[in-house]
Parts: sequence; structure tokens; C-alpha cells
Amino acid sequence: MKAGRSNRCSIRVLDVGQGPTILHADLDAFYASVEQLLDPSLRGRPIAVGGSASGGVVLAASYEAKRFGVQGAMPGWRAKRLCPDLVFVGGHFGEYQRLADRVMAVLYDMTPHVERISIDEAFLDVAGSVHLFGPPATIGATIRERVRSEIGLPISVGAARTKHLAKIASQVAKPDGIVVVDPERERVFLEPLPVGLVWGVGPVTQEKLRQRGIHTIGQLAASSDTALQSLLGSSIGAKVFALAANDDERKVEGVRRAGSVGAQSAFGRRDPSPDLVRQVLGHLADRVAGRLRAKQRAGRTVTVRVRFSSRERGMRAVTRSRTGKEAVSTTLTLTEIAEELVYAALGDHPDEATISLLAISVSNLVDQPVLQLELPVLPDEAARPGSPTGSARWAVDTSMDAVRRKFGRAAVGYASTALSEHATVPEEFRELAEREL
DNA sequence: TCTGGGGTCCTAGGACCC
DNA sequence: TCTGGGGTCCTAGGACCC
Repeated sequence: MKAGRSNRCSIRVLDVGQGPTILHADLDAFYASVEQLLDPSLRGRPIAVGGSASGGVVLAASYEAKRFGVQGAMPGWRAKRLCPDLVFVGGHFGEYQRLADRVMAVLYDMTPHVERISIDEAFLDVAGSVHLFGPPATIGATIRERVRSEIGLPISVGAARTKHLAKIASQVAKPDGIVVVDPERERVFLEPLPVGLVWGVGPVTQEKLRQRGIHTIGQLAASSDTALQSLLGSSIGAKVFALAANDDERKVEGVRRAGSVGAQSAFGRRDPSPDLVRQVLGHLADRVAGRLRAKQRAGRTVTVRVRFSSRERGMRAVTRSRTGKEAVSTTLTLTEIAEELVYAALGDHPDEATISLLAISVSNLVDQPVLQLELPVLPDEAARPGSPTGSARWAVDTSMDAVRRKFGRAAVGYASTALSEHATVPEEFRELAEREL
């Protein structure tokens, strides 16, 4: 650290640009911890939120369950096999949002420079706060103490010179700890850590690296193998070298707007009948277009995803997309485009008999004030017999939106019988995951 | 026993333009 | 004889994150 060494001035100048002033705060096993907070009889026990011993997937596991190898996204039956005493609990999704927001309020008490990156974690830049609350280590300790005493949840904190390092530090600190990385000891800190802690290195890349005898971040940074660089991709490769070269991104940003909006639905292995496709896509398009209109947004690119699922071949997903000249935010138009794309995908895979998931995503988003939507009736829409024109579609959507604002989402719209039969997660869970448009 | 839902980013090839 | 180079947009697939 370059502390001031001025002979003329006795005040020690802290060069904050070089200090560990970026914090990453991350709630531990968040959903599971909330359940244990709400129901004391669950404390100290292995629990899974979501799923069941017979079906569904685990959304989150407590640390007691993680010790048995239970993880999020794992089928319930497999989790139960790993951990016979596992307790399955339904989620209190509204509570998750409420409590996480309270935690974020604690973070904002430390600095206005908070970048929330998901419901339960955020970066903070506390460079401007040290004169008020003490050094980063003290601020981290304060955050942990307050979140524990005021809200009742365990939270881990990493502090370092950059975002990426701070994130790695918080993972090392888990569960319920704090790790501060001294800028002069970054290499010593990183070298023995497993490569999986690098942001962007997941199971597939880890396995490829393992096959080359690379297990630690130190081994990865020391490798000059060019084949390895292309394997990692430029972004992750740059990240690793940035770690080594002390040149990582460190800017903490505010809220970022989403670049795409989507919805998906899994429904078990089904025959892709026109009825099923129409109903599921209608429901998904309704969700997506509704969110777009609520934020006065629209998108030029429509992407669908079809997941084929057969006993012999397992699961495999394909995507089809189309970018148009006009941005879309009308439910019926989105449904029709999605339908054409899904049939194109189905037609390209005549050997696949059953599907298990459909998804719609809209990207290339633009702002689209409501007034603009009233304007042109596209020639092809006007010419299609029996189909509402562009402005009629807009009228249907806006009246539906208005009724929903007044009476709630379920008041009017697509009857989702085809979905509710196989409903896997509650509506509240979907909403938790939605990003700000 | 049979695998959620919301996103981001990267790559590679082809079309197209200047 | 044997065909540039750079940039942008689009599509499809895939890895990854929470």
C-alpha cells in the first residue's frame, strides 16, 4: 500500500485505490436460512427448499444438507438418496424478497455505492466510507453483526482491491465468515485456491482443466499453453491474467437494466400437440409481453427454446430466433412468432417424439412509449383474415393490463390449465427471479 | 426415482457493406 | 491466373451464474 510518506505532512494518506475497499456481501444458503429462521425446529437440520423425495428439483439446501452433497437444481429423489434425513420444505418466497431487501438496506447504510447482483448478494465500494465507519474489515464486520442481530441471518463478506477478488474472498469466507485480502498478499491468497472459484469456470471447464492436470488458480495463471487460452475463451482467460497482473475491473455500478426478458415452462415429457404448443406459448407470451408493456419496452428479437426429451437420447435443447424490423410487445403477435419458430424447430428434428420444455425470450430491447404502439397497422396484419389488426391487438392488451393492475394477475387472461397440471414452481418464485427492465 | 426459472456472456460462421 | 480487410449484424449453440 502506498501510504503517504510526505515529510511535510504527518497525516497518513490512505490511497484508497490500492486498498481492499471493494466488498462482496453474500447471504449464506439464503432460502434455507430463511426457512430455519422462520421455523426454529428446522435449525441445525438438513433441509431442502423445493422439490420432494419423489419429484421436482431442490431450489436451495441448508449447510447441514450441503455436507451430504445436496445442491440446488438437484432432483429431489437424488437429494433424498444422498441425505436420508433430508427435510423438504415449501418456500416462503414473499419472505425472501422482504428479508433480502432489509439486508440491502443495511448495506446502503454503509455506502450509496451498492451494486446488487442478485436477490442475496451485492458489491459495495466503501472507499468513501472509511473515514466514517473505519477500515473495510471493520465495515465488513459491522455488516455481518447487524444482519445477524437485526434480521437473524448469516452473511459472509469478502473484501479486496477488485470485485472479482472480493467475490472469491466471500466464497472462501463461507459459511458465516469474513475474509479480507491484503493487496500485498493477493497472489499468496489465490494460488492454492481451486480453479472453480474463478467466476465463469464451471463444471465443464473444470473437468477440461483437470484433464490437463490443472487444479489451482496458481497453476492456471502460470500456464502459458495457448490451447488452454482458447479453451477458456478470451473473457475468462483475461480474467485469470487480470488476477495475476493486478488489472481487474473494480468499478461498482448501480442497478443495471436487463437486456432480455423471457419465460419458460417445463411440463414433463409430452407429445408436442398443437394444443399443448399453443397453450404453453400463449401463457409464456402473455407473461413476457405483459412485463415488457408494464415497463414500456419492446424487443426486436424473439427467441424460442425447445427441449426434446426421450428415454434413449436424454435431453437436448435447440433454439430458433428471428430479428424483425419492428419491436414487439403485443401478446398475440409474440405468440404467433413464437409458434412459427417452435414449429420450425420441431420440423428440423422429426426424429424427436416428445418435448419437455418451451421457452420464449425477447431481446434487442428498445424503449417504446405507449402512444407509439397505437400507430401503424402493419400491412400483413391487416390483411390476415379473422385476426385482430395491430391496433386492435394493442387495445386488447391494454385493457387486459388495466384489469390486472386493478384486480391482480389472475383476474383475466390465459387459462393455464395445461400448465397448472404440471406446475413445478409457484408464481412467486418466478417473480423473485425477475430482473428490473 | 428422471432433472426449475430467470438471466448473461462467448464463440463461430455467414451475410453484407464499404 | 485465383480472389483484401475491417466492421456490423444475425443465428445457433453452449457454458455459466443465482
